Formats: sequence, structure tokens, C-alpha cells
Amino acid sequence: MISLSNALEEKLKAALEKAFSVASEPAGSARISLDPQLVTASKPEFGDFQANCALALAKSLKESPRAIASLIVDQLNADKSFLRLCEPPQIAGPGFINFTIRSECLIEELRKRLIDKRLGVHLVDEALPREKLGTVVVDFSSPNIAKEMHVGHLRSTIIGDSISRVLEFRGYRVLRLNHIGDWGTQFGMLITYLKDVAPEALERPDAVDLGDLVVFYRKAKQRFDEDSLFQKNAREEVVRLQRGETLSKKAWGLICHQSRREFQKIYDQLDVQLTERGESFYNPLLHKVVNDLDDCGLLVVDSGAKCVFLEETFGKDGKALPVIVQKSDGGFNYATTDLAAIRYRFGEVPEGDGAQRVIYVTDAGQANHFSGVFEVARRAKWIPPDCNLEHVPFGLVQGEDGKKLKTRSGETIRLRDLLDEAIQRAKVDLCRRLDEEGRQEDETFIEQVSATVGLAAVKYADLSQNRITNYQFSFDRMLALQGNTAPYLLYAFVRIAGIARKGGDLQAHIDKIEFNQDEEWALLKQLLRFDEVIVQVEEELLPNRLCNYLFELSQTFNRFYDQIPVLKVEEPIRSSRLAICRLTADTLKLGLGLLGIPTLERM
RNA sequence: GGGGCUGUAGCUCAGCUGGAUAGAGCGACGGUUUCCUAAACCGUAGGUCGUGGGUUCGAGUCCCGCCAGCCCCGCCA
Repeated sequence: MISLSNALEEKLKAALEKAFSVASEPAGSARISLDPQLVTASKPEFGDFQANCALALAKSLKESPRAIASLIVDQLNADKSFLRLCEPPQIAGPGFINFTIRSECLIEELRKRLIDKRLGVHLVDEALPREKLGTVVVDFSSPNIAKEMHVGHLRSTIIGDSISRVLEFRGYRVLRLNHIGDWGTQFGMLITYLKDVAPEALERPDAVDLGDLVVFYRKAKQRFDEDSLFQKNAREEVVRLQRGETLSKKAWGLICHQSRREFQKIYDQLDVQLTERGESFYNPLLHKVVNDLDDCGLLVVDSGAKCVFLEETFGKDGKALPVIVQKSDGGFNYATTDLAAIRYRFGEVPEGDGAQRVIYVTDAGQANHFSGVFEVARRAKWIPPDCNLEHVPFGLVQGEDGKKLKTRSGETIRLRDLLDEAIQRAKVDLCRRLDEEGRQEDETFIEQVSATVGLAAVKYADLSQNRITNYQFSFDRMLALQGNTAPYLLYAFVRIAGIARKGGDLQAHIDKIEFNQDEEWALLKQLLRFDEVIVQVEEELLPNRLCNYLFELSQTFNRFYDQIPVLKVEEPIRSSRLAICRLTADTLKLGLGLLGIPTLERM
């Protein structure tokens, strides 16, 4: 309904100009704001939109809000084009002006939606070809080599994927980057251990399956802690790796490859696309970062470490806090890598990504780190004008006890196990239901439905919460059959698919559209809000807004479905109802798709 | 000590540039099925929006103080 609200706003502005342009000009008086303050109506009984400007203008115009509202309404009622769009406005309460869109206009919007694959959501810039549009880098997921993916990565992965999907749908070129931890001192330990226990792997990479890399990591760590000779070797190995010695690089590549294969299984299961560009990618660029900072005069050497001091942040001792870009031993750290990444991502195309907007989806605990690094990048002038660098933080995943999510024995929960459990629980639910209802379904159906519902539940539970707050993980809640959950939304879609199966031609051409029930209008109005929600998610990067919308849409549809027969009524009502069913299904499918959740025909 | 985030119904959470009587789900209690999948729908009960000030015609929302919880704070990411 963006186009309708824009049209309405224009007419309101014109009315305000006509009513108050003289009053707003008197010499010496401050200029009066003629912003109509048009917003969505706070309740359905107030209509579709409301203008709050009369209350705000009351003081400066020295008139009562209702008198001002009345002047505005008089102007609007004199405007024929306004009256084609809206019913005569109502003044209510202390001075709100309420607007109800004329039903013909709503039906016209419905017609447009029915033939629009994008369901009313415009491309960010219709005029520009895709390759001219700004590139957005979304940095998300980012697990560490040889470590288990856990729930923290799950949040980043799911939220990052959804944000990417929304931006892509709006027409941006999105670069989904997986900034994996594939470099660092831990590789000295891992490579030394590999050379020790599986030297043949270096000769014939396929010969040895390193098995569970997490176990491998743990064993290497144990050895490192216990064996001083091993420790010495591991440290030397780091140096060899950094020098680029063939054997060391080969071992490094082998370990990364093994890890990558494990990650990919998860990404495939979640249907998440990522371009891997790990920390090692930036190795050749690190010296340049330090040199550049030095050239800008930002660098200070403190206790042997090269730092940039930020005066506005303070440490424990009350002194300015440094961002360390080169350690006293000459090594680089994560701040250096992050700075190199920022520089590269905003860099012009052959040598960089040419990004217009760079988004980091990481846990809120890294907020300090990013604000420091971002500030350094700003000072170094690595962020071009009109470009944005944003940290999109999210809260911790907690168990139902409110503490950090762990297994009963206190270990980190493996992502693989968590997803499997969700699917397994969905399966148990489904089988119980099939049993209760005496339904017969084949194994393929059961497997497919359980997997879709289980994964959808995990994703939706995460996305439906405002990402800033900590999030309490509960299988029981996310898989619940009612409430704001994935199964509830999927079921609404299934109901429409059911109507189609029972003979409702959802694709039929519609001549005449007619509605006469409240539930029909409620559903239609909810459907028409879709475009606003998508634009809002794009701006605020809060997928829970989309979840909330889809939940409300499902509720509105379920009320409609409960009260309003579709197949058993006469034309043209039947076709009209089929048309909003179809738009509901399309909207749910598209909306869930933007959350990374596929729909089902039956469940 | 400094910084960040959070505090809304018994529980889990929404609340969009400040706007009309603060919303939803779960749980509790009560009702609905010869009809497109009841994985649904309807109703009832339940709140000094942590707290004290301030700004404003108007504050859950903005500003300041305080309290509580979580997270971060020089060579890990």
C-alpha cells in the first residue's frame, strides 16, 4: 500500500499548504512544519491511515487541534482526486484525522498484485540495471576451521541469510561473505599434530579421513598443553606456515578442506549460499593496512605494539583505548584483518568489492571491537562518502534455564545435533498425528515434511525474535502447533493448497471482484501491507518484523478460513475469494522464502 | 572503574519517525467439528511498561539519575 499512502500524503500536503500557507508566513515567526504525520491507523476501527499533524500544529497556530483538523478536512473534501481515493475523513478524539481508503481502490490494488510476481514490492531502483546498483556485502556465519559450528553461528547464519535474501529481492547485488577463521596460531598446533599422527595424509590427501575435526582439535590441544617439545614444534610450524612453506601450506589446506566439507553439509541442509573468503585472504594486504595507517599519522607505538588510539573510548586505567594493529612480536591480529577487509570491500572494483554498504552479522559481544575498528576505518578515510558500514548485532542463545545453551553434561551443543533433534521431534509429532487421524503416508512424505517443519521451526524461532535481545531456545515452543511458530504459518499455506486440491482454480482469470464480508476486507488489507514491511526490513535489518507480519497474515487468513466458505458459494464471490486465497498463498510463500523457509503443499 | 545491551501479563516476547483505552502467543479457565486438514477458530481472566525525575499538548518510546541482569574492556576472534 506504499503507493496509496504516498498518494494520500501528497494530497494531505497540498491541503495543508492551502489551509495554512498564509498563516505560516507571518514575519518573524518561526517556520511551521507542514508534515502531515501520516501513519498507519493504530486500530482498524479508525480506518486505514491517520494524520496526527493537527495536534502538533495546535500550539504554533494557537488554535484547537480539532479546529485545525476541520480546516484540513474541508480542503480535502474540496479535492476531487482525494475523494476518488478516500472516503470523507473523520475527525476523532483530540484531533486525529482518520482515513479509510475507498473499496474500489483496494480492489484495484488487488488486481495489480494478482498479476505482479513481485507482489507490489518495487526494485530499489527500477531505472537502473542490476549491475549498476550498489553492492552490499553481508558478512555472516563465519565459523572457525577445526571447531564445531554452534548456536552462535546458527543465529548469524540464519539472520544473515534472511537479510541477504531481502536485499537481493529488492534488487541489490549482494555479496554473501563467509569470513571463516582459517588463519592463526592454532594452525601450528593442528599441523604439527597432523604431521605426527597422519603423515600419509600429506602424500595422498584422499588416503586419510581426518574424521571428526573437533576431536582432532581437542587431541592436538591436549598434546600442546602436555608436551613441551610439541609446543616448540607448533610455534615453529606457525612461522613456516606464515613463510608459505609448501608442506605447511599443504597441511593447512588439508585441514581447511576437511572443515569446509563439514560446514557445507550444514549450509546445504539450511539452504544457505555463502562465498567463502576467510581471514587468510587478507594476509597479503595486512602490511599495507599498517603502512597506510602510519601514513595517515594515526599509528602510535606503545609497549612495542602498533596501535591507533581512540580518545573517546577508555580502558580500566582511564587512558584511551588502543586498537592494536600489529603486535609487539610483529604479528597481526583480528583488528588488522578486519581493517584489511573493510578497506578491500569498499575498494574500487578490480582491487576491491566496490561495496556501498557493508553489514556484519555477529553477536553483540563484538560491538566494542567493531565500533573501534569502524572508527579507525573512518579516520583512515577508507569508507567512501555515501557508503555505510554497519554492525548488525544479535543476542546470546540461552537454554530454558536462562543460561548459555549447553548440553546436560555442560558441553557446547553441536549444530548438527541440534538440527537433527528438531527434525526428529517434528517427525515424532507428525507420526503421532498421522496415527491419531488414521492417515496413511509414505516414508518420503514423512521424511520430507519432518525435515521441512523441523528446520523451519529452528529458523523461524530465531528470526521471529528481535535479534538484539538474548534468545531462549526451546524445542517445545518452536515446534508448537499453535502460536507464532513456523508450523502455524506453514499450516495456513497448506490450507490454501487444500482448497486448490479440492477444485479451486487459484490461477483462474478474474473479471469481477466483489467482497461483502469483514473477514474478506481484513485479509485484503493485510495482504496489501506486504510491500511496506519488506521495505522496512531492508532499512532496519530486523527480520522479526517480517515474521510478525506473516504471523498476523496467517491469523487473519485462519479467521477468514474459519468463517468464510470459498468453494461452496456462487460466482462472482467464489472467484473473488479464490483470488485473495491465491494472493495469501503467494505472499506467504514469498515472505517465508525471504526468511529462508520453504512451504509445503500438505503436512 | 569505563562502555554496550536488556528490564513490558505467571512464562516467552511484539510494540515502526513520540500519538487515541499498552498488544500477541503460551499456560489457566470456558466454548466451537454432519461443511475447503480442529496443526484451526471464538470468549474470559491477567500489566503502576524496573525505579525516580525531566522535556512535550501527549512518553513504554526521547533526556538525566538510580537499581537489577547479561556482555565487553592491549597484543584471542
